[in-house]
Order: sequence, then C-alpha cells, then structure tokens
Amino acid sequence: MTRSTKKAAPIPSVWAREQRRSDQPALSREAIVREAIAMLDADGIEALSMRKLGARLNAGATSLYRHVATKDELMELAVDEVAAEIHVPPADSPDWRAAVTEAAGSFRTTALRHPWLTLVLGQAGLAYLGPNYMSFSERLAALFTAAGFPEPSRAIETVFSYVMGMSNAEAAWLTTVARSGETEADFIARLMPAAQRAAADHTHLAIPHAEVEEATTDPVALRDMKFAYGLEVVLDGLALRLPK
Amino acid sequence: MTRSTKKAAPIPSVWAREQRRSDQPALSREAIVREAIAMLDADGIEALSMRKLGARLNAGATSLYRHVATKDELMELAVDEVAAEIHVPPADSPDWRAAVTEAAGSFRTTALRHPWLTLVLGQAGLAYLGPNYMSFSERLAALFTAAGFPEPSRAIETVFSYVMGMSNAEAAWLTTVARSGETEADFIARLMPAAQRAAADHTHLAIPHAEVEEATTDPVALRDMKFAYGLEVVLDGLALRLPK
DNA sequence: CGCTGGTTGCGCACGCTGTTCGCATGAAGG
DNA sequence: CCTTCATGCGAACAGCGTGCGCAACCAGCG
Repeated sequence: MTRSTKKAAPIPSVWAREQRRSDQPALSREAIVREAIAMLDADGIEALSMRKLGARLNAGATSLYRHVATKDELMELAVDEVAAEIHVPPADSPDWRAAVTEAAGSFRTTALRHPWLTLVLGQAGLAYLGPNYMSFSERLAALFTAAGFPEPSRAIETVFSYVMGMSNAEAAWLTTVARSGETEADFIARLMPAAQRAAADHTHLAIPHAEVEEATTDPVALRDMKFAYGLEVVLDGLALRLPK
Repeated sequence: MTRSTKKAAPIPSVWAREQRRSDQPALSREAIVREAIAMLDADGIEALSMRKLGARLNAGATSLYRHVATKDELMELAVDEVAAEIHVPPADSPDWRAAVTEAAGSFRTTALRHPWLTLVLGQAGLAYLGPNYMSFSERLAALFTAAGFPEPSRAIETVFSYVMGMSNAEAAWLTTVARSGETEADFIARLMPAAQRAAADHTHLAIPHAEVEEATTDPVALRDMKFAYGLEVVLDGLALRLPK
C-alpha cells in the first residue's frame, strides 16, 4: 500500500491534500498491459474492467486512458504481448513436419495458458497487426515456404484453422472447469452420469469405456493425444500436396 | 405501434391507465428468441441488450425475464434455434466424403449467416445440450460411424475443429466488413495498399498477384475456394485412416 | 529564484448494461 | 363475486466504458 487514497475529506480543502507519491514506477503502458494480462489469466475475460485494473495499479480507472486509447486497444496490446510467447522453429529446420508440429503445439499451450486469447482473436478478425503477431505470421510463412509448398498461405490457413478451432474449444472447456473450482478429473467424474444419460437416447453418441476411463484419470494426456491426432491428420493431407 | 407506452403521466391516476392489449401474440419464449436472432444477425453481438430487445417486442426489458431466466440462457436458446438450420446428410449416403463436405458446408453457411454463432459457441464450451445441437452431433456421429471410422469421435473432432476455426475467422472478417459499410471487394481494395506496405518488411508475407486480383473481383468465390481446399486436406488425411 | 507550459493522475458525471423486487393488471376457476 | 395465478413493468441497484476539466507535478527558461 504505497499510496493511501482514502476519500477522507469530502470538503475540498487545500490542507487535507494527498501528496503525489512518485515512489513506484507510476503508470506506464507496459505495466498496464502486464497487469491486464495477469487479471485476464487469473479471472477470465469478463472479470477485467478498467476500474478493477486501475485499482490493482493503485490508480484511478480513468488514469489508464492517458496510456491507452480504449479498452479494445488494451486488448489488442495484450494479444500482441502474448503472441511473443509462441515459438516457431526457424525455416531451415530439417524436418518440416516436426517444425510445424512444434509451432502448432506452442500456439496451443499459449492459448491454454491465456484462455482469453482465442476469444479476442476471433472477435476482431484480421485487425491485429501488432509486431509480435506479424513476426509470428512471417515465421510461419517462412517455414511453409521452405517446406516447399507452392501456395504456403493455403497450407497455413488450413493448419491454423484446425489449431485455432481445437485450442478455442479446449480453452473454453478449461474455463468452464476452472469456474467449477474442481480439478478437471473430478469435474468430468461428476458430469459423466448426466452425459451418459443425455447420450442414452442418441445411439451413436455413446462414449467408449476406455475413453471414460482415461478422461477421469489423465484428462490432460487425453487432450494432448486428441490434439496430436487431428494435427497428424491435417499434416498427412498437406503432405500429399507437396511436390515430390 | 399496437401499444403506445408513453410515460405521459408521472402521477399515478386510475383514469390515465393503459389498457392491457391482448391483440398481438403477447410475449413468448419463441417470439423472444426469434427477435433476438434477428437483432443479432442485423447488428452484431454487442448490439443486443435486454432493453432494446424488449423495446422491439413492445415490452419492457424486465418482462422478458418471465420467459427467460437470464441473457446467457437466451443466447443458448438462440444458438440451439440456429443449430436447426445445419443440414447433415443421412448416414446411409453412398459417398461419405460428399456427405461430410455437405455437412461442413452447411455449418459454414449457417455460421456466416449468423456471425455471432461461433463466438457464443466458443465462449461456453460444451455446455450446450440443446435438442437441436444434440441431434446435429448425433447425425454427425452416425455419418462417421457409417463411413467406417473405428473411432468416429476423433475424426469428428478433427474436421469440426477445422470447420469451426475457419468459419470463426470468416465470420469475424465479415463482421469487420459489415461495420465498414462497404462491399467486401471495395473494403479489400481500400485496405490493400496498407496491407502491402505492412508486408513489405516481411519477405515471406507477400501476396501473390493472382490472389489480389481475385480478392478484389470475387472475394466470395475466393473464400469458398479456401474453405474447400482446407476441407479436402483434412478429408484426405482422414481417408488414410479408414480401414481398407 | 520564479514562471510557464506540458504531462500525468483523477473525481465527477453521463448513459448504458443485466438483473431483482414488489406492485398492478387481467384471466381463470370456484 | 371472490380468490388465485400468471404476466407485464416501473423503479432501483451495482457495475460498466469513457469524456471532461481541474489539480499536481516536472522541465526548461528567464
């Protein structure tokens, strides 16, 4: 509590005036974005408000607007900041499939670490031209070009759509789990009876016993496997289109 | 204007009392959901508020809560209503690839007709157990099972993730275009110089001339082609996993 | 040293949101 | 006619993003 901003005196008095404390780093765009990301990660996308964010920075809500034009702009900054965490192997990697798998996995783990990422990305389309996001795109393009694809952007859109769709669904699921306050396995175990009952009328929706087993013991591994499976499918399909 | 709800008299007078008009279908869950979908389609997801929705139905905002528990529930109802528009061919179709292509295309056109669909779907994970959505899942499962996939849910998740990711990106793009008030081709033509300039520093992001040409003349066909391309890739990859 | 101009923080206020509560109305059943 | 019940809704609450104008500070200059 470096600054005690009690509202104390409702009467405007020169004497009872708070001193401007210039001890801490004050307010900066970097600090604001960093704290916003922390709040988004911790409490989800709808828990972030300019007022709460200001409070966490020992500042008033409207002070933020000196460094950030609008809340939407703040979200764009947060997205671009987080985009820096995505690792894309260099274009001269010997094995393009391994390299793409690495990039896709890196995007996924980033999206799961920041479950709001895909939501914000989906809401604003291609309006994100932040430097980190552009360099991410650039590296992807280099990778697919080096792999020998005649139309790399087609291949990129295909694999990226899959990765995005899967990550988005997983992030939404993890958000639901987090809100329940239980572990993923416990949450699944609790919901399973209801799911079985709902699937009872629909012949083809039955869940195999083995999957129920794994979902309640190691749900993380199950999700990892599902993601890897679909990615292999997409890469197999793409490999067919590589000129020999 | 069947009911003129002027606030007229601030003094509660028995004489100046509005007659309860029971001429129109009044208020019903169906009517509310239908009108909500209309508003969502017309003005986007953030333009829908309970007050505006009530006004469109010649009703007060809080009256809606007699038929709908909360706004989130209303969105779930809207999603399920719209899910009925998705067409999935019967399981005994002779050509499974054609059938899946049809289903995927139907999902995409539905998602583009209601650009808020993927947003809502992504925000709430698997919490959607509406009857229409379940029957959609059931039909998909039947289709992939009949096609001969040993683990149909793997295949479904793969192709659905792709379709979802692609549709979401397209819907976001179309929303941006719609907000500009221009046609898609005009919008692209206007943004192209900026895009070229932004890509100038990034060697691998150059956009082929042919694509620029088509994007500014027939953007719809270009998007159709991109979607079809990626879908073929995924289906090729899946076909490799079909037991011969 | 004093003055001045620009930057930064912020209290206030506006219009909007989802939702709760309690009351008033009309229809239905006895 | 009286009672019960479902329905509509006005008022109110807490919260939101954000524009405005003032107060406090810092840098540079005379």
